[in-house]
Amino acid sequence: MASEPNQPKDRTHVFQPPKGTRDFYPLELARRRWIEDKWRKTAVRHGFDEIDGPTFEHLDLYTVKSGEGIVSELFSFTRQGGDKQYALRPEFTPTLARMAAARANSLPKPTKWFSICPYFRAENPQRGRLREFLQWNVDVIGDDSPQADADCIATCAGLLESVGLTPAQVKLKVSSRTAVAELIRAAGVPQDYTDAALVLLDKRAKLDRDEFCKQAATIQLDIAAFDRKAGDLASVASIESLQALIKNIGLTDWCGIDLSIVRGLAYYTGAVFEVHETTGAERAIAGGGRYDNLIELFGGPPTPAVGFAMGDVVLALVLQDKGLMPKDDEIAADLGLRPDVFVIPTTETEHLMQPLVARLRREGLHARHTYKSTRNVGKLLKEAGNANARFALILESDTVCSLKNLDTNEQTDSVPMSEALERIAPPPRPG
RNA sequence: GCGAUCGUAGCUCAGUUGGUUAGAGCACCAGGUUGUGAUCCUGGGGGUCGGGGGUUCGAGUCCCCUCGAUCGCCCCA
Repeated sequence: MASEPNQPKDRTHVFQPPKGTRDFYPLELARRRWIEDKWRKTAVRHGFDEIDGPTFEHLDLYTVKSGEGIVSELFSFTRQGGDKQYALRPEFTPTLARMAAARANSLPKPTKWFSICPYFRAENPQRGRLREFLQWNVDVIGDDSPQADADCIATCAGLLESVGLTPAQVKLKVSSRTAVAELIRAAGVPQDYTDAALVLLDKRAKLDRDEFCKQAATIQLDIAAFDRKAGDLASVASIESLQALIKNIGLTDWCGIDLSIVRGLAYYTGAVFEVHETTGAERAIAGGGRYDNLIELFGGPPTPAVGFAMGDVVLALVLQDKGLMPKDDEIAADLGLRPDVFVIPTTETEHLMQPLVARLRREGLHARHTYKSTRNVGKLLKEAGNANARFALILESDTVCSLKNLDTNEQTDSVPMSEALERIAPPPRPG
């Protein structure tokens, strides 16, 4: 198709990344990989298998659950000349429910799945919210026991611990929709208004007192009675069993019962939880709960399920707030990206550099060399240090070199090449 | 979708009531010091001043529009 050459080009639009998206240069990508690595290892350690699905789905998949109103929050599109409507996925749960429904008869019980993938939402970016972001989804399918709830909670807490957070810094607030619904009924709300009451309670912290009371009155919610009951947790049966489970798996430091957590979404049916920074400085780090009706809604047999999601944006902000994001060279070491050896030639041996590097790489070492023209050893050692290499190999002849351990400053002068290679290998295998 | 603040080199920023060829530090590249990560010295490459339009003899600077960022509202799977 011919382009229009004469129109003024909106070059800003073309050459800047789209609103709410990120470019990942090597350092940024390393930090992202570090988070993904923590997510993946934590999930695997807790017995979950990794899955993924399409990055875009039929638009209907999202409107079935959330209604047409969701469309304005989606990036949706049709093919040129086609009429099927698609949308970039804004969340994983519909895909998960679809996948689980498709194989419902052959899946083991419970089925424990996790995923790490990008999501897209057409919202205005602000702190902790972008239009493209990563999310870690962890779900237990086909198990309606509180044990499955606890499995999710333990995995979530395990992640918090593995990135260096402490119970003083973050809190995993556990609640139960069924318990809160009981309290709502006990506080005078008619059955028909239960959902409205849950929505109102979800907004409670954001509303001022008068406005909240006013709205509570319209659904006959007796706030004083509700708070009195909520204060007496032991009276609520489903809370009691949750508390027992948390204690049983040793997570009392991390978790607390907090009945103000009800989650905004209508599809949660039982336990719900959120992770918050204790100072309240950032938005929720993670959230989830039990959704026993959803898989049936997507064409599967009635199947209980529970899960949660954690996004990369807020997690990274919290880690930065707390000074817990490791230094870039520590991340590189963690991910196994450190060069094993950096080869430094002299004027006499520069023709030997390329063959040696090729040989080192054939032997499985991560080998780098200088591209500079200077043969000043001091400058090249600095370059080796900047590359974060474990060893610098100063090439003296085709059979002799000096090997300097860049971490300890120990140097072996003029040793046979074979001895140097033995000292370099084997590379450490990270975690 | 709405509002506020902001946008000059890769990064942090300076740039006078509008006035010559837009600067500094760090980073990067190269050279110097007899081959050991420092410090230092010298030189260099880098900028459509986010983009477009307007006012003016003259715009990084003033005006309008637009794109983006940050923070908030709505929403938050």
